[in-house]
Amino acid sequence: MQTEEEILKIKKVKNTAVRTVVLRHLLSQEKAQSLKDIENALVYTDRSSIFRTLKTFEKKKVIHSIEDGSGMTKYAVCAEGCNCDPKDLHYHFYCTNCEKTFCLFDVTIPNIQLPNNFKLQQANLVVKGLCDNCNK
Amino acid sequence: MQTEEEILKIKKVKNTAVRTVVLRHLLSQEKAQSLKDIENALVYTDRSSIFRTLKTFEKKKVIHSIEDGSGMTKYAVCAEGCNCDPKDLHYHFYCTNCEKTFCLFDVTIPNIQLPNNFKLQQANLVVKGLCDNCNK
DNA sequence: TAATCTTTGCAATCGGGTTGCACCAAAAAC
DNA sequence: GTTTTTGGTGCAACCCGATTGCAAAGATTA
Ligand SMILES: [Mn+2]
Ligand SMILES: [Mn+2]
Ligand SMILES: [Zn+2]
Ligand SMILES: [Zn+2]
Repeated sequence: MQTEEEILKIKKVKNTAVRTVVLRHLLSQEKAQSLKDIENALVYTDRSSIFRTLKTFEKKKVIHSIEDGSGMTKYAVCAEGCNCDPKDLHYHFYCTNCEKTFCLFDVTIPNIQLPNNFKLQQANLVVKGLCDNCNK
Repeated sequence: MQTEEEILKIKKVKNTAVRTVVLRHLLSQEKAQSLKDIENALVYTDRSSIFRTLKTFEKKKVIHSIEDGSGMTKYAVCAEGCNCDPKDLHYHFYCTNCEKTFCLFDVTIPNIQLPNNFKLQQANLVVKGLCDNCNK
């Protein structure tokens, strides 16, 4: 596992106090975090600073965003070597019981066959159901 | 192609003026429509009436909603016989150029393999890229 | 040091979505 | 056929997540 500093260095994002603490928080959570989640966790950091940090991180591919249908965009740290292009595609799982959203890095995505002459760029693939913890 | 009246009858939704015109509009469009889209098209119908109509339609499975990441929920008429359960799953395509979102009914969805003990209930699968019209 | 660029915090704003309420029309009860 | 009940509609207000303008603080460069 890389440290915050290493990740920021690799992704060419200048290290600042807010960025370090936001990234550290994201790394410490198993579920993808919304702006509100982060705001609640980092009570001394302003929402707009967190927001802009997330935008910066996303542009520099430190994190990726997930639209899970909850109405709040969620963010998760990219896997090592991720470039956020089709080869990095993975499902996201939203548990309808515990309401956690997380990346399913270990599930391979079948090749997506598109109609003739369509070009795949990215995808937002959210699978919903019960996670192992809640499916008992 | 079924008429609005037939669809509403089959799905057990009472036919009203607003419902007929909203459904007719949805049927007439090739791309999935946002609340705003419909509002702009039906200038004499109130937004909240359209909104409540969409909610009713969704509950009664006349339409399904799509989170394409644009920030606005889109709606499309369900295919005949659709029950909005896993067997009715299909990809949605969002063209990053013309910004149309639509159902890919003809592309079969590969079986989604989840980790042990996860249970699939639904999914929101949005594929992004260039549609055939824009990929030239 | 002085000038310049970037980051941060605060407050205000935007916009999609949602709701309370009064009115009205259709359906049900009488 | 008239009254009562139920449900749909329009209007205005509101909620809340996201976004932005601006000035202060901090970092970088000349
Ligand atoms: Mn992910
Ligand atoms: Mn669809
Ligand atoms: Zn769960
Ligand atoms: Zn297109």
